[in-house]
Amino acid sequence: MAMEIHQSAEDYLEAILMIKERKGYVRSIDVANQLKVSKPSVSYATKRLRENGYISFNEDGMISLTDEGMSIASKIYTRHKVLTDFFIHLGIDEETAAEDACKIEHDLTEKTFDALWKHAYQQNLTSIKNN
Amino acid sequence: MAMEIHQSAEDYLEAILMIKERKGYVRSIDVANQLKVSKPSVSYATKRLRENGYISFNEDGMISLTDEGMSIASKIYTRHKVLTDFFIHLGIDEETAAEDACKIEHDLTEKTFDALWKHAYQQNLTSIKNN
DNA sequence: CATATTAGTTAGTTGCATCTAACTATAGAG
DNA sequence: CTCTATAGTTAGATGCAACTAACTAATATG
Repeated sequence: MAMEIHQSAEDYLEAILMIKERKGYVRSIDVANQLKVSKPSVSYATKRLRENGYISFNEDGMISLTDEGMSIASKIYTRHKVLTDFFIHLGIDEETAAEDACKIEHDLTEKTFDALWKHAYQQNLTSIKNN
Repeated sequence: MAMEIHQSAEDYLEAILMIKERKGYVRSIDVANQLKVSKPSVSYATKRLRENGYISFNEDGMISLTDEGMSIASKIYTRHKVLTDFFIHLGIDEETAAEDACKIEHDLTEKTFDALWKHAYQQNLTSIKNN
């Protein structure tokens, strides 16, 4: 277990969680549309994610996160939301904030992200408070 | 001009600037040691950087940044210093701060980095003030 | 001078993540 | 029932950026 998890794998897991929250189920094509990649890219990625125990497919082809997969997806998704809100708080427009959050959410160490989160909280960032 | 400049290209340019500042000259081997990559990797990267006008080699094999290359290198290096100082200000140890800065310095949009810089400045971050 | 060390290049391989093209399978519409 | 649209897979190619192995060239040491 605990293979090397790459940025792109985290992106897929996060996308799966977001789609699941939004529409209740997740198909490969939804992931392709969300991440703006081709169907074969999703096929390739989901194959690896399944082989490594992060997702599973049920009978009707829907994608589910395993506990392991959910743990990573929700970590990244939380980072995404916290960072986006922080940037918005700094005066950045919503779209740019989300875009930048997306790019750095994978890279920060636990330590640094936590410090940033705490710092943002102290800035009275209400939307973050409510997480 | 203005080809697609990749993260790794930025890393090489930044490393070249840092080495230049530290020891006054830059050889391929210094870049390899700094970035902890192999000599052929540096050879490959410098070839592309030279072809695209970001660096040049003088007679004795030393690497120089062109104006174009310096412009990118110093942008990234500034980001590196500002982000590192900001993280240290948040209580992160120096090593981790630098490590995290390294990872995200390439990704932030101009807008967001400037906002973050301004924010850090307002936190009375003296080391940043002096930049 | 001969040999060893250091710097750099070339050739060839690898792994990741993408792509297009072409296929299969399923479901819906006329 | 047939045809078409949608979803998914397979096969094969591409580009980037790394690697090792093996070479060349230049420098330094005994």
